[in-house]
Amino acid sequence: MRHAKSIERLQFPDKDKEKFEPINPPFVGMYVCGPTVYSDVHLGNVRTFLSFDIIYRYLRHLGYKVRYVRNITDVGHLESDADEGEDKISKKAKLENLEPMEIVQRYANDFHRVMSMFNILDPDIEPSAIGHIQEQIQMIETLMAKGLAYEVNGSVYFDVAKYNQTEKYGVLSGRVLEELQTGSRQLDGQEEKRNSVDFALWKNAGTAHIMRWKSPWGMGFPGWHLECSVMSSKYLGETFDIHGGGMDLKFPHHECEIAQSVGAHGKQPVKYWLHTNMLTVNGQKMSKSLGNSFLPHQLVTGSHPLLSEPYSPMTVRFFMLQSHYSSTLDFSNDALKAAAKGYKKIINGLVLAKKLQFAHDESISIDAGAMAQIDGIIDNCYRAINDDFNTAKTIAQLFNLLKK
RNA sequence: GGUCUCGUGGCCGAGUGGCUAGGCAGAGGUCUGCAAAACCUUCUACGGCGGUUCGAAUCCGCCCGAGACCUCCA
Repeated sequence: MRHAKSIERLQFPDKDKEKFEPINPPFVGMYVCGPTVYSDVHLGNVRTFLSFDIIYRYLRHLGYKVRYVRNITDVGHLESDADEGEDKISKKAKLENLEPMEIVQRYANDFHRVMSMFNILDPDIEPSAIGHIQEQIQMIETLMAKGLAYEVNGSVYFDVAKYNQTEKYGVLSGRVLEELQTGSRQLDGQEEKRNSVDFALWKNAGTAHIMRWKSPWGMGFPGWHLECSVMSSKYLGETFDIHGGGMDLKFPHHECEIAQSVGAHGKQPVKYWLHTNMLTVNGQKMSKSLGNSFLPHQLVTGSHPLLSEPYSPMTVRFFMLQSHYSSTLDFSNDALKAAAKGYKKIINGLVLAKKLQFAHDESISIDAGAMAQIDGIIDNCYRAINDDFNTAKTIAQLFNLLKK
C-alpha cells in the first residue's frame, strides 16, 4: 500500500494529539464497551459501534493485527446506585415474566442483527459478564487483599478515598475527588458505603433476586464497572492499546474501570482512550430515558413520525461518517435526505470507476498531470483518516476525487 | 449549583493564525424531442463585544445561547 502511512494522530485524555504507537506492534488490542442487553439498541448506540468499526477496519487495512473485544453486559447494570437499585435485566425479566437469560438472548440477538444490518464487523471476542463471574470474584479478592475494597452486609465496595491516597481518581474525566464528594447529590440507601463516591464491586442479593451467584460474601451479583476491567485484562493484557465507548461512559464507568485496574494490577490499563460523542435529536441526546430514540426498523420502514421516507442503513452509515466521531451529530429528516443523495452520488462514482478499470488500453497515453492530481487527492484521503480517524474530511476528499 | 464542550452560509457538517472543505438545497448552464439522470458554473458564513497580532472562524477575556456529565444510558 503505497499511500498507507501510520496514523499520525489520535485523541488522548489530555486532548493533545500524538502519534499512534501500539504497545506491541504489529498487534493492537482494542476494547469497546458493548451494550447492556435489556432493550432494543437505537441509532445513538449504533453510532458508537459504527465509529469503532471504521477504526477497526482502518487499523487492519494498515496491516495491524487487531484483537477487537466488545463485551455484552448481561448482569450488574443497576437501575440506580441506591441499595435497592435493581439489575436492569432482572427488572425486565420480571416485567415480561421471562427468564433473565431469555431477555439477554433476545436483545443480544437483536443487537447482532442490527450490527450486521449496518455492515459492522463482528469483534474477535465478545465476552459476557455472566461468563466471567469467577474472574470477577478473583479481582475483588485481589482488591480486598490490597485494602482497596471493603465488605458490608455481603456487598463489597471499592474504597475510592483509599485509592486516592496513592493514585488520582478522576483524571480521565477531569474530576477532583473533593469536589465530587461535596457536589454529589444525596441519594437514598447509601448508608452502606463509607463514602458516596465508592462504587459496588459485588452486591448482596436476597432470594427475591432472580440473578444471583455464590461468592465468598454470600449470594449476589457483580457490579457493573468490574466486568470491563476483568474481561479487558483477561483477553488483552493488563495494559492494552485502545479502549473505546460512548462519551456518557467516561464518568463514572471508565473512571471506575481505571481505579479497579490500577488497584489490582498496579498499572494504567489503557494507552489510548477514545470516546464517541452523542447522537442528538433537536439538539438533545438520543436516549432511552428521554424517549427520543430512533430504532433501526423505524428508519428502514420510515415509520418514525419525524421521518418523511425510509432510509437505507447505508445512508445512515454515510450520514454518520460525515461528522467526526468526537462531535455531537444532530439527527434529522433533512440531514438524512441530504445524506441519501450524497451517498448515491458517491456510489455511482464508485461503480463508474470500477467499470473504467477494465478499459485499459495501451494505445491511450496517460495524462501525467491528472495522475499526479489524483495521487495528491488520495494522499489527502490518507492524511484525513490518519488525523484521528476524521471520516468527514476523508469523505470530502472522496468527492474531490470523484470530480477528476 | 459544580465540571466540561460547543455556537460556521437556507440545512447538515469539516476546518486551531494567512492558502477552495465537502454534501444537500437555491440560481444559471450543457446535454435531451420532453422529462429524469448526469455533468459544469455560481450565490449565501464563521453568536455578540473587546483584546493580542502585520493578519483571527481559528489565540485570550467578558457576555449571550445550546448541550453533556455530576444519577441508568453508546
